[in-house]
Amino acid sequence: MAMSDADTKTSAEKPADSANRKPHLYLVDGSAYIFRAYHRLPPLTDPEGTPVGAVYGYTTMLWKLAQDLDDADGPTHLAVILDKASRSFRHDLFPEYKANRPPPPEDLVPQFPLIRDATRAFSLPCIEEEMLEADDLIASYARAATRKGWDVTIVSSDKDLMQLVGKCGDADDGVDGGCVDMLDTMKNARIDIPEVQEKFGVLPEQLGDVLALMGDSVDNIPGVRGIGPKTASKLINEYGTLEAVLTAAPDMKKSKMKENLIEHAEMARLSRELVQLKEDCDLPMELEDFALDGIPPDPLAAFLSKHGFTSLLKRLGNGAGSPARPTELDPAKAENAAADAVEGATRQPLPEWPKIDLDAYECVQSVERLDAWIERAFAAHAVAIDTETSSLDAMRAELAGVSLALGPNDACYIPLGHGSDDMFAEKPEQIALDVALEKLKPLLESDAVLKVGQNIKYDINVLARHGIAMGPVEDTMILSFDLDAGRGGGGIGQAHGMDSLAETHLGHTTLTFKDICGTGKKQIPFSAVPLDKATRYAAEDADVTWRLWKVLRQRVADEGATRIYERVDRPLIPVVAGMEREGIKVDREFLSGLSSEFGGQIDALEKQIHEMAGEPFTVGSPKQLGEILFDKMGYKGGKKGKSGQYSTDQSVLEGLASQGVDLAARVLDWRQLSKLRSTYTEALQEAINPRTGRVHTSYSLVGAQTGRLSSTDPNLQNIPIRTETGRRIREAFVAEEGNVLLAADYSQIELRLAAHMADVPPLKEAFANGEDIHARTALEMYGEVTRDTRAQAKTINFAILYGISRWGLAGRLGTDADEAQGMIDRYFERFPGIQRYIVATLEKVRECGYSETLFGRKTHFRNINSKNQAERQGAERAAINAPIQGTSADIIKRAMARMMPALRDAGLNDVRMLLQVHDELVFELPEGDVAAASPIIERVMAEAALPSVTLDVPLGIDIGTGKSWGEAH
DNA sequence: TTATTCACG
DNA sequence: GACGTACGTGAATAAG
Repeated sequence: MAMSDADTKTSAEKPADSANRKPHLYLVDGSAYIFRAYHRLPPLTDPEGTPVGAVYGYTTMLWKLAQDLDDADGPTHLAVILDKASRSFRHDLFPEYKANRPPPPEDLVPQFPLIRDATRAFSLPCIEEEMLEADDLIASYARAATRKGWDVTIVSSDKDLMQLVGKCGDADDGVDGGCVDMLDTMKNARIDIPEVQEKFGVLPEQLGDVLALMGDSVDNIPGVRGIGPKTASKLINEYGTLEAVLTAAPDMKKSKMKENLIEHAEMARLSRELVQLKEDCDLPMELEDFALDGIPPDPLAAFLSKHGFTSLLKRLGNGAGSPARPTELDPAKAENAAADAVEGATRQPLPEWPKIDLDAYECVQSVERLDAWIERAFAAHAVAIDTETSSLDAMRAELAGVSLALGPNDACYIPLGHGSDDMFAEKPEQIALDVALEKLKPLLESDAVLKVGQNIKYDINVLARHGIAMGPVEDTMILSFDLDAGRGGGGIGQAHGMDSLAETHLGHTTLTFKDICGTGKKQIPFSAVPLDKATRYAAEDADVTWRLWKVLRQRVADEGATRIYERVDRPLIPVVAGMEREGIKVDREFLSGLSSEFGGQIDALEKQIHEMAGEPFTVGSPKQLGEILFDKMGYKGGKKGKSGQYSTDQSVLEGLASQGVDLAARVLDWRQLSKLRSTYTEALQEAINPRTGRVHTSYSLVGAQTGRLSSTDPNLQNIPIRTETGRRIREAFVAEEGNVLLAADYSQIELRLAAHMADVPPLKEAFANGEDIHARTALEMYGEVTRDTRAQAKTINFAILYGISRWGLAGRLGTDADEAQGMIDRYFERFPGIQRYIVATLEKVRECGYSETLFGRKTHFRNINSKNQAERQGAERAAINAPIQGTSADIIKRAMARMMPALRDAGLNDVRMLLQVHDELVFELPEGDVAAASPIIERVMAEAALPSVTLDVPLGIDIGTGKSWGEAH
């Protein structure tokens, strides 16, 4: 029996061939799964408020397995194996076994019993035994099954279980032995012998020895000190077995490793016993009892319904007739809908929605039908909208059509620019662009109707170019970001994209743009897509957006994200949209002049470099450069990274240059100039919009996990300033005739916030008195301020903001780790608040999984409890930094949202805000307005935290003006 | 596509 | 001497 989207067959309809298949047992490692699901999925709660995120993940996994039933490789038998929460025989071997494992997170605990409920709901057997761990039961069942000639798949990614991969039954009784493999459902990857070899460098049967040598900090398996996976696998490969390694140890050449091997030999043997899987457990249930004989839908439906897993429930297809269209809204009810829409979604569990039906959408091709949709949208007081265009650049895109959604499957597409590309013999029937927009304008501008979009800033800007000032708006992408920043996991940048949101929150796979328009050379513009296809794609997007809005809006209310969403991020949407539309003037001739100048110097340098190297090569190739410097010319200091390539980055080349290697110095110059030319002087010219003559960046409001904005196409947040040559590029950013640019930046805002948040009285005092903060730090730490101590103090101050490590600091200061540690100790001694802040922040993040800014913005850290030390420490440093960087981002965002109204109130209507560079705002304004505008800009920025947060330190603002951005600094 | 390098706060 | 060495970004380039 298989479950599909369409229906659920009963066991009577079971396909005949599956009965005759070679038995294939799936053993699901349930306990391990839910820990992973917990960290990967949003913290959903069911209608009763019980956390069910991990249970949901578990349920979808079982669902997928059940769907594979008819596959040649799918299960014929299946059992879930769980850890019984108690001691195992390993504790008798080693009392400390698993001793330092942290308790499970609070909101995971109530989910454990639900895992059993879920398993029962699927009518699947669930095995757990006192004194045995799930791994041992799995090993024992795997052996029993393979001996009978069954194939076995272990559903897990636990490395201990990888010992079993490839094991085959001994083919006794004339039966062909079955084999074992593993399935990682999260990565959707099969793990067989090659995968184990790739991960550990040894065969599965040798894995136990490797694991014993390397130990495991999470399970508290001691292993041998100083030996990790790399060394362990090397040793096992060299000597074959653990015993052989230990025997050979006394004859190895003198090293720390030899000593450790000798000293910890017994620990290694103990570890070997601990990682050994017990394959001869008594089996509480017979293998035959695991036979899958169809999954009765009723208990499953009851379970899904109880926990509000509505999308799965729909897919179960319980046959209830669902109307493709809702009936017209009752006008009396519509009266209240505005309030509901503004309040955001329902307070009750979400209504049961029909599954997405691409055939339910309407293609609107007449004015009458458009009028009908507009009327209903007014009545609904909320509409999801999506514009389809010819480009990702809102400032250049041509409108192809608009889609609207008013409810589940209640969506339409209004084609407006199709067929203009010669793809059709004749243009399809569609409403004229200007007529349609004229009709839509009152709706899109109505204060009484919320416009909901996925990245709606884009649609705002496209429509703004057609004279429509869309508002008020909501954005599902930003809702998702404010709830789940940092939880995106694998996919970078796409974490809050519609496709992945639809997948996670609606269990729905959307049509992708690629599906519709193709990719690469074969890609066609959206306006060339036939209307039936275009309608399905475009209206689906609006439908999905509408549903996501309901789901996410509810969560925002439940999870305390309202403050950051309503007070910081949502108000910013139209503001940033406006900044993007303004753009900034760039002097093309100036840039082109710089380009030629740089080009000449680059050519000259290249000649010199080739001469010094004695051969021509590609200077821009780190690979070739490394080979020239370290292989051919034999300079010392070549370090190869994991790719086996020499590093030739700035620090390496500077090291060589300081030893008098001219070649390195020339390459550094070459790199600087060619970077400046390709990234800035060349690319910026191309970025000038031919229509406006200005450069329009695109800001992402979900680009940085800490809540900062990011800037792309082009990135205007990394225009050079640190070097004199680079700084010249800023001269190209200019004001229009009669205007000037005004740059206002927060001075030392992150240090000020650190002083406030960590409560450091001497630093707060220094800021209050307007002192030089690094000098004050030097005074506190060394008792005197010299150029040297101030420079060191400055380095340490920044190190603190980034989450300090003695090695990192040592590298920056050019000392060794011990000395750096001494300085850190002294810093903490002088500023104990900083240490308390770090400890408290980490404690909170370890427990909750996220950090928070002063304004309640959450950033999640999935790796904070990782057993990989490097990963974990990276997460710790990021977690220390995020509240500070994030609070700074919140503050400038608040300033931005208030800026234009404040200027307007003062009668300054010609001041335009153009750019944001994290702690700086750039304005363009008539020269005559500078005196009046400066104090307002300064006040809005300085008071941006108020009234929500009152800081113990003042926020200092520096303001400069000039004809160019360079001059304004 | 991935790795490397380097521009910014 | 296991990982890798300060946080957060985006873009260009070489090379697989």
